[in-house]
Amino acid sequence: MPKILTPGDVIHFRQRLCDLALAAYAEHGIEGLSLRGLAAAAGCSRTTPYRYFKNKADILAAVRETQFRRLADENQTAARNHADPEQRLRALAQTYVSFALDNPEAYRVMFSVNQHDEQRYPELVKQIMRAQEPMMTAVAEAVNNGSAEGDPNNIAHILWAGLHGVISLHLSDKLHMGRQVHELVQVMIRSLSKAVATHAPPQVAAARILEE
Amino acid sequence: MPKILTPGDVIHFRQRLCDLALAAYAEHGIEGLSLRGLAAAAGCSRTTPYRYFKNKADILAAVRETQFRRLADENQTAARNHADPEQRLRALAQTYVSFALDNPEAYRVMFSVNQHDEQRYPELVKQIMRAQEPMMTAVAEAVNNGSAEGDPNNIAHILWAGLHGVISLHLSDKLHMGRQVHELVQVMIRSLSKAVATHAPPQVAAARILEE
DNA sequence: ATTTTATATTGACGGCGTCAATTGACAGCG
DNA sequence: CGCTGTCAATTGACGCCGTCAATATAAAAT
Repeated sequence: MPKILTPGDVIHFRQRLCDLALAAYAEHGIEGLSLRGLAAAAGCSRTTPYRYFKNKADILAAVRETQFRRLADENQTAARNHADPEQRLRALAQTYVSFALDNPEAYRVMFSVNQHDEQRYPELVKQIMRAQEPMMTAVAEAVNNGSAEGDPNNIAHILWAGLHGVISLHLSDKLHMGRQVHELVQVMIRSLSKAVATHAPPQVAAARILEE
Repeated sequence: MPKILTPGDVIHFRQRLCDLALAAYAEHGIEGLSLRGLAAAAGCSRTTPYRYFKNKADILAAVRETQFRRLADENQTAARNHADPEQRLRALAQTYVSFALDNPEAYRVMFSVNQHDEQRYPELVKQIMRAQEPMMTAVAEAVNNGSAEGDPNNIAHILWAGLHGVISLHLSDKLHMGRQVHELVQVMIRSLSKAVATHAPPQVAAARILEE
């Protein structure tokens, strides 16, 4: 065993433990996620993780951070492919839904309602904000160019909440629709788009842009 | 100590334990909810609850059942006060939001994303359906009388998901808006109402009714 | 009064999170 | 090369936890 831990080693071990934690959570649920089992899966002793994390809550926070970073990356990539704010919003919505449905356990961990102040984990907060940012600016641009109207912050939150609501109900098994969730998601997207879109026909919207 | 437990005794003890469980959950979170602590709070021995519940998961299910029953009752009461489907829908939405924001811990327990098949608790499933029912029929009536259009099931789920999304994000501390949640909820309600409402002006809607 | 039976309690087991004390191995120095 | 200081990793221990088996207790039935 080496003596000095390079920063790379630390990051690597932390990441490895986060991955194992998510896998264990996916397999046995939150109750079946134990530090001891995690250590066993990592092939180290029970207390070794304590050199890399303060405690169990810290590990969970790191897992959430990891997954929010992944979501943020995917959102960023999706946003880059669409210059038009409206198209970008649709792409972002699609990305979000796919992320959630393709990684349900990750999504569960990210939004599990545990009242632990997550403000106490600044890096986690940063990644959460980073994940939101593409949607926020897309909405702001859509409002600016007249294709949507209302308070950008409210609109962005409404869109997010709409998607999250469907996904969350689905993941907590309240909807009883199998793959049909996708259909419901599309209905939600269409509904909120319609509600948020400018009332005036497109030409008028274009004219509004020229006015400024 | 009596020998024969009347059904009333059983129900009473079960209810008492559910209340204590919810209180403990509210105070110390899900991690701080222990069967032993619960028994201590109830003033009985550690294993006495096992005569009334199969195990810890059973108790949590009973707590959820209790709270869903409460919500169902409130929804039913609210629905009775409004004959007009649209007004009734608004009242139901308001009731739902108030229930969630006034009893955040209850709401958390009810929708915590734990993949334990809750299908295994038929009475819980029944109360969940009972809580949904007023909204479902109100939507169905609104569609029938022409003030809304679309698949009633989809519409009801969309409305529910919209409210749940805002509340859920708020309760998982992702929104960072204090009392302003209410404003966001109103925006959500207005948005979904607009999206779901019939496009044609009211007279036309009335005419449509007459056509049938 | 004695037996039966439903209820409550205690004992015990393995697993958990976590801290303190201990071991082990490498780095730098002579 | 061998010593020594230092950091990483392990083991030991403590008090919790959920749960089952065995036991005690007290009311009901006889």
